[in-house]
Amino acid sequence: MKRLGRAFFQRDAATLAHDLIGTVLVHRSSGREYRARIVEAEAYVGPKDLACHTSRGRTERTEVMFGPAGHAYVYLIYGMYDMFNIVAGTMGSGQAVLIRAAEPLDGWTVDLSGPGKLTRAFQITRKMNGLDLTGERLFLRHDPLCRPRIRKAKRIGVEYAGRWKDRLLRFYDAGSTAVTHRPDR
DNA sequence: GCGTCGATGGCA
DNA sequence: GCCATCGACGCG
Repeated sequence: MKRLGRAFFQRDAATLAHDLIGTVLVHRSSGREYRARIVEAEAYVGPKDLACHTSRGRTERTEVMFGPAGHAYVYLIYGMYDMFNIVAGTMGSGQAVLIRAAEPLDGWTVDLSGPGKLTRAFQITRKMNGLDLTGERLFLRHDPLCRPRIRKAKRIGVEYAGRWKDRLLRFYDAGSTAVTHRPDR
């Protein structure tokens, strides 16, 4: 399986979020390889998007979001959960994709149904903020055999974002039971 | 099977 | 004071 390279990430966040569904996230840690298929992701499309952290300007926290695509943006929420994002778009555009849910592979039995659960199981923490995802530690692979049935929905937990709260910027695989807050069913 | 609520800390 | 969350609890 081929790795996702820089060019894959250098596209607008909505396109990237869509195309990340069905790809495989890989974490190499202490000689082992932990893998899971991404089934849900949200796009945060830049400073104009009131749900996007970069809409409050360039700060120490959001600095990596304004940097090159394909790097990790990891931040703490509610004092206890790390959120894993992938920086998208062109340099300085301030976009990212939040990885919300995945299905474990290789008989790895964990619950990855939610952004906080996913980072906990993958041991993704703020220490990895800014990490290059085209490197050797944490990266993604194409799976040409995977044909997800991709649907769109509203993003979760962004009720404060004015007219941006209802935008269909969440993408998920309709065939997965790991997807959170499903609007259908 | 619901809805409600507390934990817990960084950020603006 | 809020927050891109989760899990425990109380219902009946």
